[in-house]
Amino acid sequence: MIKKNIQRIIQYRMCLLRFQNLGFERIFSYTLAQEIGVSPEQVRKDFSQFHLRGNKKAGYLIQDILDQINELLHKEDIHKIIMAGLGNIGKALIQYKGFAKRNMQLVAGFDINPAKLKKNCRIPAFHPDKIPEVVKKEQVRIGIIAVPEQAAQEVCNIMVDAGIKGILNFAPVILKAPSDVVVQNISVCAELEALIYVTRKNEEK
Amino acid sequence: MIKKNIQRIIQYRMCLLRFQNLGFERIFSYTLAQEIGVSPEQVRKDFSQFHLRGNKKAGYLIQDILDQINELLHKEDIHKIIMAGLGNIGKALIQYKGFAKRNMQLVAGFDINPAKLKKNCRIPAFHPDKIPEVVKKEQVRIGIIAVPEQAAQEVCNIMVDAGIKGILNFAPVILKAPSDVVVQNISVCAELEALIYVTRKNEEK
DNA sequence: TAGATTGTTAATCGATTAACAATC
DNA sequence: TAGATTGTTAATCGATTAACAATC
Repeated sequence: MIKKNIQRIIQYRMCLLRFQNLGFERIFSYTLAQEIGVSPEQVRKDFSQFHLRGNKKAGYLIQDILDQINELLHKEDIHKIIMAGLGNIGKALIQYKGFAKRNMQLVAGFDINPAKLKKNCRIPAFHPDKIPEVVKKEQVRIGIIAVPEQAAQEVCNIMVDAGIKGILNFAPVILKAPSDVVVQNISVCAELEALIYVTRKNEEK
Repeated sequence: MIKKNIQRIIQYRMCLLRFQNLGFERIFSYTLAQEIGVSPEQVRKDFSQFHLRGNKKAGYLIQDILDQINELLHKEDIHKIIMAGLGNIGKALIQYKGFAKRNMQLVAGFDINPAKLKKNCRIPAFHPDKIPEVVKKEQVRIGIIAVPEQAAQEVCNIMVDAGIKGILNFAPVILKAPSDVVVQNISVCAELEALIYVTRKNEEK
């Protein structure tokens, strides 16, 4: 399970970048907290845990905190990612421009029908058999699984054997992977079902 | 914040359906736990909190538990959903077949350029101005935001004013909404950044 | 019956919040 | 200086885990 404090650090970063673009040089825990929707104590606690220091009275120097968060998140490197499944979600992610900005790079797509990916897409597409080859050659650590439910575990196994250490899984299955491989799930359906539940519950009050 | 126990209930449901399809009639907390990756005590505690009862020695009757979870999640109704933003993610979700199976229905898409949605898609597309009209007419409670960052808060405001009570937000911004509106965020980039962080950290060990 | 499993109560753990001293 | 803000320690809260009685 990924700790909540690092997830918030990632949010703080996003928010600090926005404030910096607006011309701010410094920020208070109070302001940042409000923007993210947490308490100022939470911000200070999180910063403290990652040794991000500010100035009493003068708050936090945005550039300074950003530099340190970037180091924490290894933003100095470009992180290569592979993508299994070139259906709706797969293609949408490949077209997404935001990865490059954040120093992440989709290096290849895989599908049992690699022709799904048209030539105009900037990344090459292969059959899943080629995953080990590409992972080794490109030194990839992170993989995205966006294949149909039935194929997800098999693709996961291939990725794990190839040396992938982190998997973002869009398939609606809980994947089995060794403990040194981190699996994170995204399920749009599950999120919607949870939303439906809580909104209905709120109405009852 | 959506409680973790209800998120697990949604996972249990998915898993129970799979076991049922495989021909099982009963299941033990131990089996279900293993499948989801939690402890059997967790399963029993969750079930207990939602008054899902089993049989000592004989475990849980799958059909019975499913019926009750379905009632909890209001699966007897069809839940209408609108979708703002017809870019990569928006279009991918519209093409996704899984919603209908789960009694969820995308009723309309919105974009400042509604022509983005080709005719062959089964749902109508409008300008965001029309959100209030559609929400009222169709009695929609849930909205998805998949517009660019800069437009997200504005679309959120329109949805909230129109009466939307739950929002699934794909834009990389924390939306401001009144406390009776539940906002759930999905950020592929943030998830990948978190994965990169933890996998790097694991390596250091 | 003996063994296995549930369901609940108590204990533990971790994360959030409160309090407050330090200090700019 | 006085006031505001950080950073840390202590207190609280909630969620998970352990223990175990009930019972099929």
